[in-house]
Amino acid sequence: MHRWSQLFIPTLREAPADAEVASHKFLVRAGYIRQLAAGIYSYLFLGNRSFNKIMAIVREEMDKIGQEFYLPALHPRELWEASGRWSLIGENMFRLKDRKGADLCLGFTHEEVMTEIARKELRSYKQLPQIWYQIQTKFRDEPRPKSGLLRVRQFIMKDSYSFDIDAAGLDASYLKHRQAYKNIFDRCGLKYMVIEAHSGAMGGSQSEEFMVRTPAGEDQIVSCEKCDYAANMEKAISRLEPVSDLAAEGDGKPLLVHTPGMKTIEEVAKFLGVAPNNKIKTLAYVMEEKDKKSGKASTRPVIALMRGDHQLNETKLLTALAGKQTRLMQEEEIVQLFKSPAGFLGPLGVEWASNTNEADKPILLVDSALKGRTNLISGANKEDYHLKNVTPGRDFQPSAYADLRSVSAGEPCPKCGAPLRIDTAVEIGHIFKLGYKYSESMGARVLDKNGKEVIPIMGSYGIGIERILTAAVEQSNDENGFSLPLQIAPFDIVVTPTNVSDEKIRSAAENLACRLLEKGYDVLLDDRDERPGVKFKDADLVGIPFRVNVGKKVTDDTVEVVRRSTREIQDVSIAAIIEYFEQNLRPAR
RNA sequence: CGGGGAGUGGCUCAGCCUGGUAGAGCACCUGGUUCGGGACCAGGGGGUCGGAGGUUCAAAUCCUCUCUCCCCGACCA
Repeated sequence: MHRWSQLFIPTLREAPADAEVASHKFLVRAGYIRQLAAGIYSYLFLGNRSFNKIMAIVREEMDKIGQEFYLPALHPRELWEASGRWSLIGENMFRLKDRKGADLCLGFTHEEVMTEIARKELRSYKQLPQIWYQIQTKFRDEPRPKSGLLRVRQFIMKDSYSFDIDAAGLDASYLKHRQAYKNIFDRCGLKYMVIEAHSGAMGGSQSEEFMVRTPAGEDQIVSCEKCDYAANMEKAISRLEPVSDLAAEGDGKPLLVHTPGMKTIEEVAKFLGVAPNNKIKTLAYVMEEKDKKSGKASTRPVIALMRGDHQLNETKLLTALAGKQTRLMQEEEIVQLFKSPAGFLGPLGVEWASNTNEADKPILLVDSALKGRTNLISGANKEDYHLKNVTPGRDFQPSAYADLRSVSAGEPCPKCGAPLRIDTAVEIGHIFKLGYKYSESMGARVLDKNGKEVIPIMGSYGIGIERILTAAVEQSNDENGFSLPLQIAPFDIVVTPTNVSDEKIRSAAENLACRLLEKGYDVLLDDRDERPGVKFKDADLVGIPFRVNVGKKVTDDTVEVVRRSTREIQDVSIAAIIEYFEQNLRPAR
């Protein structure tokens, strides 16, 4: 029997001054966690119990599709050099040296270790498919840990990796995970969304994220108010409302107009009496490339054209450039390329690469929203001048058209046309088809049916354990604390005798708690010699879903059952209490 | 890394401007009265004022350096 009086549950009346988001404040106040350093937390009794319940659910569902491993947290440098990520990851990786001076790192993730095992051990297609998972600590030296457990430097992650002989196999492994994840998050009692995700510049064909809406989140997600369309900002698209082109002026060819001092889209549009969507926005970036052989760094201009009222999404730009990093162009570089100061830039008068692979010439990427438009206004590459009658494809040739635009709230859903909404959310899980990235670079090979050597195809799938608890708290808090879903709460029921010095009350509570315990419920008996108000406040704070108040009504053989989530109070006779929970609690577990 | 804020008892904070050797509330310990939504009375314990250096007869307070934490931004396989 867990007796509150003997336990360490350090609840606080006030939140620590440095806590900002609800889950951080309440998890500290409720005695679940304590901070040790920036982004590093100790999990105390209640927190640990909750995490154990979450991990038990994850294990049960993962065991249906895969096998659990336990892997090292310390990795040798060589392992990470094999995949190329020792230098790629940079400062986000915790690195250390052993006594001999050899370089090690703390496990940032486990693709490398898993692939190393696969490389050494997998020989034949007959051994495939494999799904291996682990629930372990990851270390990331985040530049800015924040929001309590939401962004930390040490955290528990369930990650799994699938190895298949071909793409069809990967599809199957991916779908197995998708289903397992739904089972897990459903059982954890979370309201979540599955959204299309940007799969990263490093290959990967399909990717979805499991997101929980909360203002505490760091990600922006786009979803449809009517249908099931949902995607993250880097991936989201929308239908465009039709816009009207301007009529051609003069002979219809690009026409120079004087626009003194008009630099912004708004200024020019207003000055010329046109809508911003008739304007071309010209954004200048620089792509920095390294020659693979010589190692020499070189730069190459990348110009992105957007509709005047649209925003460029830099991740989409990155995708359009096959993962090559860009930075904004400096003023001197702009003048060098365009012979004009910023504010009057446009696509005419510069010789562009005919496609994105053609070297040496600047790349001109044009957002798809400009495709088919005519008689637009662009900068003239001449101070204080713009051009009218600019028509893409006629007056200039893009290197490529691409989707570069960030979706805005209210735009029509690409599937059904209903308005899209944008919310902040927390990512609790991510599944994606990795492809051959690690198996190829690290040299994993198996023989297929024909005795031919093939590279196994991989998938990678993660769940943030702490984020499940955090998201649950974010979803269910009120002014008194939070209310955890039954499945992940540290206890099912707290039994609260209102006065332990009243022998009748004390023994009735004791008795009742024992009976519930025997039935297999997780029961916490609040046997502290405290006033009722203190106990009620604490019980509300720590989020246990059910509370049984044992008070004066014991003389009538009656107790009260209080549901934390709804505040609903019900009198139940002591004789019927087991029956009550068998009906109201058991089915939810 | 850029910008902003904060380090004073376990927690929340006052004191700092204008130097004189540390306070409040909560928490904790003892005794008593209480006992259905964070009780009351009496007594008590606990702080090298983040650290180092400097100025001064004297530094929580002024100056310099440094460490840590939080927030915004950048970043985020």
